Amino acid sequence: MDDRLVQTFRVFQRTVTREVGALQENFLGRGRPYGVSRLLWEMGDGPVEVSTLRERLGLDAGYASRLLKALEDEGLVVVAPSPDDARARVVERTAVGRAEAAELDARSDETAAAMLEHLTPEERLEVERAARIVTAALARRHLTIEIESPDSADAHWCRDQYFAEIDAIFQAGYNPAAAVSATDEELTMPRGALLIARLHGQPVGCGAVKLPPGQPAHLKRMWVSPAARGLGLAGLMLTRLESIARESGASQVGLDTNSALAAANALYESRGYVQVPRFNDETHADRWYLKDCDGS
Amino acid sequence: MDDRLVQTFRVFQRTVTREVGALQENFLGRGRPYGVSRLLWEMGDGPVEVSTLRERLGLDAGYASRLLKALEDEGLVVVAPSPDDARARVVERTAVGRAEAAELDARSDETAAAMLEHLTPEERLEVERAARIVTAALARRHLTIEIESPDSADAHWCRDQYFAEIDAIFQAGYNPAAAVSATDEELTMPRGALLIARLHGQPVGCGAVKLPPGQPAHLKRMWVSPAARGLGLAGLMLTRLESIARESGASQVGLDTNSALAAANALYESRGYVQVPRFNDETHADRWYLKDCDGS
DNA sequence: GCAGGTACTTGACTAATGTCAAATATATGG
DNA sequence: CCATATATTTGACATTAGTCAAGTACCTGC
Repeated sequence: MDDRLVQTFRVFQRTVTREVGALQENFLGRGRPYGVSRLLWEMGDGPVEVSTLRERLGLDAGYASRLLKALEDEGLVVVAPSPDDARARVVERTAVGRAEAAELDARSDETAAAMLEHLTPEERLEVERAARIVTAALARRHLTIEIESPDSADAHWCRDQYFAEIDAIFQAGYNPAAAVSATDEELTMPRGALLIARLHGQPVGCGAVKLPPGQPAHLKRMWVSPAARGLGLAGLMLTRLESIARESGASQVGLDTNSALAAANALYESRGYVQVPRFNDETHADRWYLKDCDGS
Repeated sequence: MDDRLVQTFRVFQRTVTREVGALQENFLGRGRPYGVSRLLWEMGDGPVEVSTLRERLGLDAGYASRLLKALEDEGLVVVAPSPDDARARVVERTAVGRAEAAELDARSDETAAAMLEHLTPEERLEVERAARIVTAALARRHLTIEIESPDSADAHWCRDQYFAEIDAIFQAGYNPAAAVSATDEELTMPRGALLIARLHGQPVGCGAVKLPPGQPAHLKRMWVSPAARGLGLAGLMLTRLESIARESGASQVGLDTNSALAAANALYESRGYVQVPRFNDETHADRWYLKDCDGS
């Protein structure tokens, strides 16, 4: 590999470990040992199996058990037997734990902002763009996107997350039964395909395409978990879905969406999708896009 | 500060600490405790006063003493009384220590390369550029550039480093006595100025300008320590020197340089300096540049 | 040469981090 | 129901990281 790139990365690594590392130790040190804070911070809201968490953070079983006990003793999390498997346990932040995690987040943001406050607004924009590129490049190695059966457990999980999220976003809620269909058969080759994206092996996103013969391919269920946003994942899935559509012989790709989903719509437009009049009766949509497979 | 920027930095921080942190622990973990490896790695070649090192890494005196003893017992460094001050001690890597440090560097580069090897060459270029921008932005906070008396200790140190470096680069060596003059008086206002750049308080670069009335300002002694390369420091000093020249009433800025100093010359050209015929009798130069103060 | 300060080492600790194996309770496949 | 595997907890450790104060040798300014 290029010498200059390696040199750049040496300097990058030294600088970044010093800065970001110091920042991290700074905001995670709040009267608690670092390991305990980190666990609370990285746990996320919502229940997680202890084994999952342990694996994600690379902790020894005994050590993790004690760290969790420390958090439990402080009233920051509750640990309960898993409903699926009585051997396993699930952790979840309590209200106090969520508040404490929010405080950690706020401190993190504050110190991160301090790192950048001496920059001019133009420089900040440039740095933001650059940080995105670096982040995406570093994460890419742990990111996989694969065609998967729509009835796999992870596919179900992503679909449920997706439905829950748009149900919360749309004022009128989201009713899958009222939506344009996307059955398991319709999302299985040759009638369509479903992609599942994983980061460090954990499902973090999905995207699907229906391939009705002689008609434009139709994108469905584009979703990226909050845990994986900012990594350019949606763009990667979109590229992949478009190439599936092209290979299946489709000459156009279309989709319906809602103006409330601003980030997604911005992506579509940046990729050459053009807004067209309503072309289906999807009740949750108020925008329709179309793109020619050979590039708009 | 902008929400989106903060969000981008959250993701950046999480990803980068995970990746770079894991990398660091990976390559520094070689049968030795992390702290010991880190000390060996961060020490650099060449003798350092223990107190300097301790301050740079933020170590307690007792702790540092023990870490150094561990390295000494392994035969990786030698600790000797300082020639200047018999209370103080200076450390230096032994040949074995240098070899071990080189091994650590190699492993670091190797793992850094692995982080990027799945990228296309174009993506790598983009990431390299982005990494530079981020690095420079993060380091900027700890970077100061100030006008300083040319007879300060740090000014002498920088000058000596600079002379030693170009003496090593030029085939014929560098002889300050044979060079176009830049005496302490010529580099003191109003006849001229000397900038000293510091990173975390340590001097890491210098740059000077002579301001002969009615003639083009003349840049001298542009030097950046290897420890601070890649942070855009030379560019910052150049901007500062040009504005000093402009304020002093100069309408042009000129400089002499040598084609062996490729990186410096690339900077000058990117900043609008144009190559002109020889305009002084500097024996070490083979290139001359000139730029109008209102922008070439 | 002496007082007060500095650079470092050493001893004595403490807390945090991490590892291993035994023990407990539950799951899974026959 | 049994044998075997899995998820977690607990006890018993070992190592690392870090702090503090006392002690030693030396420097600096008066």
